[in-house]
Amino acid sequence: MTNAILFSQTLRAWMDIFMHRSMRGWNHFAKSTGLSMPQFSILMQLHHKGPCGMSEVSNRFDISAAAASQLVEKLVQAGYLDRAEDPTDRRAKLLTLSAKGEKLIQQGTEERYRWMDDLTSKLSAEEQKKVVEALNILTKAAQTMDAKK
Amino acid sequence: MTNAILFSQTLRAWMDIFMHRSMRGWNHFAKSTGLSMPQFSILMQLHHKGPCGMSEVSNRFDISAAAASQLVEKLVQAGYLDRAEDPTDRRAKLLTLSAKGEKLIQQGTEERYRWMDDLTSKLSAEEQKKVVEALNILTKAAQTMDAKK
DNA sequence: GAATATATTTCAGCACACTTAACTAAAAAG
DNA sequence: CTTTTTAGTTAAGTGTGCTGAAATATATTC
Repeated sequence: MTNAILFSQTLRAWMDIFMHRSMRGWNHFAKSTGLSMPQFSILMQLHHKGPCGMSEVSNRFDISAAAASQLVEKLVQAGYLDRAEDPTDRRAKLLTLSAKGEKLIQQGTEERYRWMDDLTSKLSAEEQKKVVEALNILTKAAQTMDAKK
Repeated sequence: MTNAILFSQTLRAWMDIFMHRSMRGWNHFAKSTGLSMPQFSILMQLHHKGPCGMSEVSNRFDISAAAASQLVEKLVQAGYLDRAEDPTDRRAKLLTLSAKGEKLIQQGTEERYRWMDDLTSKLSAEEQKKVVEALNILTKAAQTMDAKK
């Protein structure tokens, strides 16, 4: 019982810190690129889940098809996104990150990663090893969880 | 060398998944409460760093004092924030989360936590132990890092 | 093949975040 | 005590995200 509570507290403490950090980081980064957060989020989402159609964008962000279309239009104009016709359904579009878009996200990740890197560089070798192991466990669990849906 | 690369990959993989998840989660939650993301972020920030003045809000979010004032005004109107006069400087205001605001953030954290809880509940006891240990290491490191600034 | 459904775009209009500029009031500096 | 700096508010105007409605083009259904 005490273990479960400890576990829960640990999780919360870490999530609190980490989320706050990373959200502020992304916000700042998006602003520095001249993109709005909604625009940036679409790039992030495409990076994370791979190419998709318009309707999927509007679904995932809970916005109307019109809104999705307009946001994507701007990203295409800016050269971050490629919008091609879906060969299997000529009504639908296929959205993919362009090289420029991919680069942007990677750069953002890089900066965010640096904070974690700073953080972990101060740990002992043994601590680092433990952290790696734990994060691997979590990552795998998250992936299998996502895969099931 | 291989170790460092492995470490870096592990960190990235986890951050990628975790950030995507939590950002989408907060976005969705904020929307469900009727608050905009900028408004919500201010509440988050107050929760995370404690009470502060107007100028600090505008600094932390890189927005003008006017913008901060307007956002805070809405949050005060909605009852999420208390805005009192700073007793030591009558020009300044002291912003604190109200009970309602605190509750909101906690509720959001709760929902976000549930995902991690689902994730970790599938781990073995031994894995859970490792995860707790590692997250404790990271949390402490982050706290001492923040404290130094 | 005609009727209906689906994927997307375009347009008009509203809401909101944000900025600059002008203003009030209190503190600090001289 | 006057001047200047600092903290915050208010107002007018801009840009953007968003929605609903109308339009287009392709796919499905009967």
